[in-house]
Amino acid sequence: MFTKATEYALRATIYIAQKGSEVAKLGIDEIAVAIDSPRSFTAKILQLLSRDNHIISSVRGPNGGFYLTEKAKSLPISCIIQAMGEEEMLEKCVLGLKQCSETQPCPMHLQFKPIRKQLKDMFSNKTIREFAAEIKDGVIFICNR
Amino acid sequence: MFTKATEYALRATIYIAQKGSEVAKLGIDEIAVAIDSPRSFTAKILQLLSRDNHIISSVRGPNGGFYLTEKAKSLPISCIIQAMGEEEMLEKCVLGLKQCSETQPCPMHLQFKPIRKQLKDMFSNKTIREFAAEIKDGVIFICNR
DNA sequence: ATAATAAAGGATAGTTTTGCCCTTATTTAT
DNA sequence: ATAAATAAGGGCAAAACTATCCTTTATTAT
Repeated sequence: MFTKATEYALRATIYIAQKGSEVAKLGIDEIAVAIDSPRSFTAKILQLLSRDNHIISSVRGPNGGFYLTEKAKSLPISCIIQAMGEEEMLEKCVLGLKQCSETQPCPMHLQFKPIRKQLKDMFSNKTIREFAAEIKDGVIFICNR
Repeated sequence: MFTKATEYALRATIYIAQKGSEVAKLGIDEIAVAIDSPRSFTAKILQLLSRDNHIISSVRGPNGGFYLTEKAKSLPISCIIQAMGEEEMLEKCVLGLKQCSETQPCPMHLQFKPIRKQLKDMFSNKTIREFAAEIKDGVIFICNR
């Protein structure tokens, strides 16, 4: 569904939103272990999400690390998908046809239409905070510890 | 959603099912132009679908080409996805977590569950014939000619 | 000030996917 | 039989994606 990079981006962001805060930032080592992702690759992704997209906040030096502001936690999950450059996934024709549209639909267009809508709703109506919160509610998990 | 290879596989198969027959086989050149795909790459894919998976039939030599038997047209679209090795797409955790399951769901698991079901239904309940047929019914298209 | 810590950034390597070319094998038509 | 047509198949190149390593910069604590 998503690339590895986007999967790591989603996992890392949700994990940081849940476990971190401005006064308890999380280091890249902890994050990578927790979400089971390659350390340096994940670092690059977090860099992108903080430098270019301001979804994640970061501070260097001792006691530095990553965290999300309360404002950032209110962003919809689709922001992360967008930041990773995969927003077209939610628009693209299932068969990859450029010309596919409402007026010139591919054979799967109609069938897929309601599914696409639900996908879009799921990603744009739910915030990072909401997905992070679910982890705390007992059963739901995201990490290794 | 799918890889390029699978997109081409789906487009080519649906196109062949619609335009070809045992007595009017389609050549790789026509197919590639019609579905707007790279010729040789598409040839490899058709080879895979015919040699290993018996979804497409092929004959060499003059008047040779590709076609689908009536039996093959009755196969569900999921057969093509499976043949291309992407069947896990319909099972995999959205966040790519190996441990994600009903009893240990990731934060997106519950939200995504009904969507996954609809995707699975769409691909396993509709046949190649049905998708090919829709093309003929006026509006719906798949090709460049 | 200095040293230690942790992210930022650059370079590069490995892997997979996508795409192309050329030769070979098979079938048909003459 | 021979030639022509057409898929099969091998090899390789380009691009994208994934991953690692090392150096630099910023921050904090002493």
